[in-house]
Amino acid sequence: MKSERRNRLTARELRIWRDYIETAETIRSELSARMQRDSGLSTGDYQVLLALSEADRHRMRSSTLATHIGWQRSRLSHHLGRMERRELIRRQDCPTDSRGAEVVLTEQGLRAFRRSTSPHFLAIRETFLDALTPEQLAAAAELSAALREHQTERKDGGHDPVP
Amino acid sequence: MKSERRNRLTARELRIWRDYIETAETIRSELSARMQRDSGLSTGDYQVLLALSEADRHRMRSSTLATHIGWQRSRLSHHLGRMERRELIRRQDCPTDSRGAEVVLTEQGLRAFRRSTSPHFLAIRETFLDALTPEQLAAAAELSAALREHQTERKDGGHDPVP
DNA sequence: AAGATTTGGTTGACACGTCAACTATCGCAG
DNA sequence: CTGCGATAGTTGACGTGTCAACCAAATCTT
Repeated sequence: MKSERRNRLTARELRIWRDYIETAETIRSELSARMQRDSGLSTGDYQVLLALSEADRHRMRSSTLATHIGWQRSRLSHHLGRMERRELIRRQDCPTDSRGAEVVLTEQGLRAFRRSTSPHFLAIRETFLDALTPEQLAAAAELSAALREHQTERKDGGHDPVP
Repeated sequence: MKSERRNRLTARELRIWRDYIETAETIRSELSARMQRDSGLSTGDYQVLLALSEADRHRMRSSTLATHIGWQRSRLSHHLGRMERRELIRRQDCPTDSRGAEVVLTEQGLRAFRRSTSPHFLAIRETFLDALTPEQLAAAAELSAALREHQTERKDGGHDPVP
């Protein structure tokens, strides 16, 4: 492991990095504001509702749901609390495991989800897809792929080869 | 303005969109965790400290600072409150405008900032730059540029041509 | 079966963001 | 000078995220 002293960045590298991260952030917040305005849902709400709407009988075990959308259990629990207050979902005891909770989509939740999809897609189109040529779109795909691969490499090939 | 009914997305478009936004988000949170671990600073702290460290006499009017880093005044105010508790900055009355506040970098804040830069750059290198070939880096630059340009177009060419 | 460990889920504390309301000063039009 | 709108900054409420602590039921171990 070298000491890696020369970790300076060129001005160009720094600018590309900042543009990348700030642009993504801006788009994220723009989309979230539009979702809120158009349908009263946050992107978090949307992820949860999407998963439930596709689930068998519109219900899912809490931890399954968490894994499915890649959230930590505690985050999901907090979020479900807020969604439950708005009656978008309901929590009920799980019949097969008395520790567990089943998250169930309510009628109201389903309606809200359905109302939101079209504006949601439109927003993605307008804030992201419309901005890019087909070549740039392909480049975006490649870029994300490269970044994600690098992430998993760093996780896997990382330290601590597991006891 | 057409009714834009066919706002469906292809599976590929949707995948590219999600990969883009999720990848950026993952990198963002990875970087933020590393910053926290390495130097006890958040990226927000870093932005504030960076601006102050470059400012004349290490001080800046609050609203100037807000504009400089592109935050809303209220966000800055909350954040400064937290940073002041940790004694990274100080707030003092502005001599020329008694409404105003000057934000001053403390010794401790400056030290924290200096300690953080190297790990910060290293993290950017490792999580972002190292993942990309020179061509991909250029593509990233182009991509962000296209997205930002589209954003400003939508803002400017937007509704409400100002009374 | 008793005891230890893992798993499922909630909770509380806190950082961070946005929005809207509020106070106080500034600066200008009359 | 008065009065009024713009500006500076703070505050409170609330949504969102993370972390660590916690309880209880399930599962493994001997």
